[in-house]
Amino acid sequence: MALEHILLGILRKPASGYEVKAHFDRVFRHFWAAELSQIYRTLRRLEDEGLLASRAEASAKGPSKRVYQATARGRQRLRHWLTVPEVGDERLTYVSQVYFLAELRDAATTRRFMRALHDHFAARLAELEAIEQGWRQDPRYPDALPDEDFHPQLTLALGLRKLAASVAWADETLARLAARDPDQEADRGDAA
Amino acid sequence: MALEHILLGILRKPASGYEVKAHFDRVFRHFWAAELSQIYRTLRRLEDEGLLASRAEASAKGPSKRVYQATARGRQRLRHWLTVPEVGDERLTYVSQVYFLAELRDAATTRRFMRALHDHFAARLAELEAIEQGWRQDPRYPDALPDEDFHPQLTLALGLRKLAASVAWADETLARLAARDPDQEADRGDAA
DNA sequence: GGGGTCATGTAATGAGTTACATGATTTT
DNA sequence: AAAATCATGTAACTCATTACATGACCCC
Repeated sequence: MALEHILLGILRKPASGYEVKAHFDRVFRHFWAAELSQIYRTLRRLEDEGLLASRAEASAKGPSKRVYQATARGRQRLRHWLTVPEVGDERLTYVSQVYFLAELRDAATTRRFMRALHDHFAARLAELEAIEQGWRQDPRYPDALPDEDFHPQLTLALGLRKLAASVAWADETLARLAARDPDQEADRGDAA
Repeated sequence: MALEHILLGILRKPASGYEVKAHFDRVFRHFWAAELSQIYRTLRRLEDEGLLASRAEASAKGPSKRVYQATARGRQRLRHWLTVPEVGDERLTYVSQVYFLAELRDAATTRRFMRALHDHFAARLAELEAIEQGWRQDPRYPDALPDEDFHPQLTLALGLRKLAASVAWADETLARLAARDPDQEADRGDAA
């Protein structure tokens, strides 16, 4: 169960459920997603199990909030989870789609599909490159960073490599499709 | 809902639930996983919805089986699903682990973690390369393949690229970790 | 007769999403 | 006065896993 451990990781520093959700949307989004409703439920369960502690706290704006933080046992649990990598099966819907794409028997739609995939990967790659640009302001980037920043940087490096691979694959695939179907009508928006 | 559509894709040709499961374990495993119990349930639901039809059939060995096949509406549903790529959020547990790995404050365990990741990616890459070796026997490989094989080959090509990227990242990361922690005790099994 | 594989399912549980409900405070 | 943001939650549902239950047929 990854969500539970990610929460323990985030809550090494105190935060409310709402703030945790913002954290997900900002950084974890790139490799994990979570809805508020589930965050709240998991937070409470973790507190029941003694892995988190909470206190009510006034908010700068809006209603008062419940601020959670990992307990000693919570941090111990986190460290234990970090000892052996969890690489369960990925579930990539779009790969299944590509697998069956011949069923369309329609070169134009196939091409549109692949172009949409390409653009999606390229946009995500651009996002990560922008994040990297920000990090580069730090003269210690990347190998003189302190551990707390170095490890997150590793996840960025992996994302950059994998997305670059995906973009390259999509480019190559579009070229291969064009070679297989020479009399394509281009459909680049600028009409036939 | 990808499982439902993958089932419709597989069942362009008739097969029993058990045979579908074998298909998953052989080819879909690389980008989608499914348990037998869920396959059976989904199969029945799809039949209730008129997207699959089934008939009982004697088996060569073992008890009689229920053989499913996509109906015209089922194939129509499949084709519709193929028109726009579904790229939901990935959930990669190990990336979250890498993100928090500094929490261990233990260079040896961190190194072991990264080496295990490396070996996992390398093993999966080797699997895909073996599959590719088999395909290469076909003189039409890769660009003269008929559409039904060309599209599956595209998924193989993507897997190869992404796994190569992951292996390269793990290699680089191990080197960077070594550079950060010069007096490591190597722990390669051959003692200190 | 025991183990493997073929074959189909049910029940309980867990993980995650979507929809709904409520309300304060701040900005426009 | 309305919209955005801050803030917490419940309920219903869907998707998936794990454990269990059953039984035929084949080979050793």
